[in-house]
Amino acid sequence: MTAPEATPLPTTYDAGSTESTWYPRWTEHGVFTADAERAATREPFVIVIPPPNVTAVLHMGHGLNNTVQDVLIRWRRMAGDEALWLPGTDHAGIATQNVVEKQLAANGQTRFDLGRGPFVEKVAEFVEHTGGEILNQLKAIGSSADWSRTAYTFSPALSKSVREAFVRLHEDGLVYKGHRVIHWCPRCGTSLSDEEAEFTDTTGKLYHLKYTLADDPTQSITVATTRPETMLGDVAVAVNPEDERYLAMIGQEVVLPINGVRIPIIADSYTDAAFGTGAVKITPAHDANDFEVGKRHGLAMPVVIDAEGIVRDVEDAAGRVPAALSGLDRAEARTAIVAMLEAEGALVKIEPHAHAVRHCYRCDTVVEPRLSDQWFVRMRPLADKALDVLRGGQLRILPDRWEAVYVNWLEGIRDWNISRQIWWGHRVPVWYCDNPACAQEPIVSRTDVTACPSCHGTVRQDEDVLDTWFSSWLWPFSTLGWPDETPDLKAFYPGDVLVTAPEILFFWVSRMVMSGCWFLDQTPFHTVYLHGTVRDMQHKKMSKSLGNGIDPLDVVKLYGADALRWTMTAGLGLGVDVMLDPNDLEKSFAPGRNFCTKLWNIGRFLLSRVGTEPLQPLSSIAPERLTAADQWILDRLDQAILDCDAALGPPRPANGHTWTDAERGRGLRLSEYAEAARRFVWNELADWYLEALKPRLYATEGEDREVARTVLAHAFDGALRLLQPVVPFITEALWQQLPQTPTGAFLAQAAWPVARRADGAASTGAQAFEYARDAVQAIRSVRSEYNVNPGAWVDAVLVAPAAIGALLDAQVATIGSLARARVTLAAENPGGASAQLLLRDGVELVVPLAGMVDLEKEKQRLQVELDQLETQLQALDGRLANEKFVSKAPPALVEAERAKAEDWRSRCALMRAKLGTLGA
RNA sequence: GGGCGAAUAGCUCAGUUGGUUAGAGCGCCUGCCUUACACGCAGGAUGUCGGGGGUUCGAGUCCCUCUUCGCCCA
Repeated sequence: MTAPEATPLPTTYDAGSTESTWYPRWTEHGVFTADAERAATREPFVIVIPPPNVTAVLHMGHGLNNTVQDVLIRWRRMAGDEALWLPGTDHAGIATQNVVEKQLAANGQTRFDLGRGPFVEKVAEFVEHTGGEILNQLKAIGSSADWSRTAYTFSPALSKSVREAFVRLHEDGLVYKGHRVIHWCPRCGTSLSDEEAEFTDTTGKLYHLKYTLADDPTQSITVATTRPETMLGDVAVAVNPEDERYLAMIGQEVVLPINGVRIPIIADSYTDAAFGTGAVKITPAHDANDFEVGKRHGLAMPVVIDAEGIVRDVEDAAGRVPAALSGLDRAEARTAIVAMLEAEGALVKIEPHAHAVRHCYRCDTVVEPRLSDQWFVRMRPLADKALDVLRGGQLRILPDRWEAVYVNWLEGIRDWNISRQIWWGHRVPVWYCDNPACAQEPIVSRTDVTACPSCHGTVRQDEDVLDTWFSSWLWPFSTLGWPDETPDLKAFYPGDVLVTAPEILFFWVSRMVMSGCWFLDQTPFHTVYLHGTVRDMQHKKMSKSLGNGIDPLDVVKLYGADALRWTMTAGLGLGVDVMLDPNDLEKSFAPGRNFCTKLWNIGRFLLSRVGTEPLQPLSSIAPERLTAADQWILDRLDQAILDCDAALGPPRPANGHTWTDAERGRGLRLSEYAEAARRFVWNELADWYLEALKPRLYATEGEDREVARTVLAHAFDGALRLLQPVVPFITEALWQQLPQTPTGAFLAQAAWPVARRADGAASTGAQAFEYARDAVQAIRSVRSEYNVNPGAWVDAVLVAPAAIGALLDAQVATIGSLARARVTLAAENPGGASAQLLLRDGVELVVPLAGMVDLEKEKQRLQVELDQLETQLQALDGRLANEKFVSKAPPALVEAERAKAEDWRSRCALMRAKLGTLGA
């Protein structure tokens, strides 16, 4: 909204007031709102947010993740797509339940004191009051999500999707109830999926236990185990059938120490003869591998550790747990059992042993393998589809090395345990008839079941809830109304890019691809962009527990949201970790703040010069009225646009559905994009064009001043458009001040710039300006070398071949004012005591510095330069003299090398001549 | 134990099918408060591209090997 008469901009950029001014205006005007109807005539571009936990507090990882998404969505919004960034939160079953349970614990209560209904109500209330705050925090960093569509994995709408998915998979024969050993967190009191039980490398102990043969007490077999406490539940000792050491023992029985139970020695190829003693104890109820062995051999499966991790006779274990051990915690039990084994002489030795122990990803408790009944999804058919879309090119992952990880995981996929024994979450939609005499099978239903369809008696719903990820994996379409055929689903599925961290490639990304392919027959996005991790200077991942985190809101307060976004974007090589110093915010975020200050000052100066009077459109200006500098900056803008486009795009496969090999690895180079835009506005527009333009702008009137105003305003407008996705606030504030900005328009939805010349070739004027820049830099270099007073003017002679001289003729004044030099052109080198430099294409610079030139220094510099070039020329000549090079290298290359050699030869000659005149 | 990746300027990293004198940002050094900006301007220094071997007319780039580090999976 352009003020009719622009008020002078404050001398320093005020991020806080700019942010609080423009964010509400954007949202009030629906700038971020996507429309399904408009998507009929425009390309939709859809990103769904990785929903943060509803109770989460914004940290730098969110800052990075959401900045990337916002840059992409703002880019595509300007490029004319119907851009939808769909926000929301995850109910985060175990994590949220844990938070509330902790609150209860502070009052000495557990969830069982409240009971299921009241507890769930309490959690819902907690979420209602304190949840979702993170979404407001995302607004503070400028996130342009469509807040009108904010979703929540536990909302009624998404709960409907979850039930639909469960029931449909059941109908497809892919959901089943299984009895097997799963990962169990004794603290959270629930099962976990393979992915949720994370490995931690630990130096533990390997216990060697001696089991005596039942029929011959003089003989024994020694087993090695890391978990001696499970020996109470041992049902066999397994050896490898190939292992000759134990052949004679197979089929015999040993007596367990402590409880005296007799168990057989069996042969099973699962046993690795090289590990430990080559004999392993088999505890089917407490180890997943042992469970498989137990099943193969039809062994009993006594359970000796309960759900709380307490050692006792839980199931089929009568007589196995001595009274002295019953009731002990598993850790205490280990100590006690080891002591008892030692007393019995059954403990052979203990050796240190490095191995990986599984921990609960929510509370870090050591996971207990446990035999129980759980719901599973048979993943093989889903995984095959997810592999197909990657291999077929409908899906790509950047950086592409993650594709191998994805493929590897999907090829070895295992069934997914989706039931959790907690209360906060979607309850498994299965009902059982209460009447034991009724033959009714369990009822799997989309709607609540209130009575048994067979006997009309009462029913009860399955006690378990579903894994949080069972709702998250539907996110790309559950948020759009699936299973209903809504206009949104039609318009915005499938989406485009998924932006996240590699840590959840398996938890979430792969599963979304599987669900999308299974339920809607299309990958939910064509690109997965895996960004790095935010780390501190010791390369440690930032985390609350390590105390090395940075609060993004602190950064916003101190440096502004744009500065934060700049640091996140400019530092983001593809897949590269972002290093930040939590002890020195200045070091990490000053570059962003400095860039904003620079941009602000460019804008301030430029706007004060351009003024507010209407401009002639650039298209109405005859090309011959453009100066060399004008043509140069317009060329540079074209190049910047091409560079930004190349760094960011392509936004989608050119043919709409499948990546070609050439396209597949391209784009999403955010740091290259930011650098290209920065270079243009700072190093080209500000450092050169503005400086060259000053004399023309200080003119009070005239046609040329009008041309200058137009080109300048156009170039800055282009820069602001290129930068808007990265630094949306400051660019919007400046853009609103440009005279050509239409009233009521927003930069946030203005058109992405298009290069005037798509070939990026330099115009004649631009070439002239390049020669001028060369000359200026050379003069400055000489001045610096001879410590010429910065305020003093020097003489400078440019010796140029006729063609270049003609170009330079019009640049003399510009060169002079930029280098503080009285510049003249000459055809011949005047010689004399002067500093001399060789520029490009035979142009020479002669700076007569009466009484100041150090001849020795000049000679030395020339000699060094000459030596270097001669060495290189020698190598080049050698290459050209090599018959094999000339015959085998591409002709164009050989030609280019020949030309180069000639150029260098003449440069060398020129330098030798100069040395001669200096009296060398 | 299996797999993947990385090693390039003091730091963080580019370097796209092998082919200009290997680049950028930050940092560093020198000089400047030049009427937009010292959160700035101008000038400058910096690399046996981890070690070794090989393929090639030509290797930072391809192959082998060693070393170090990181990640994923069991």
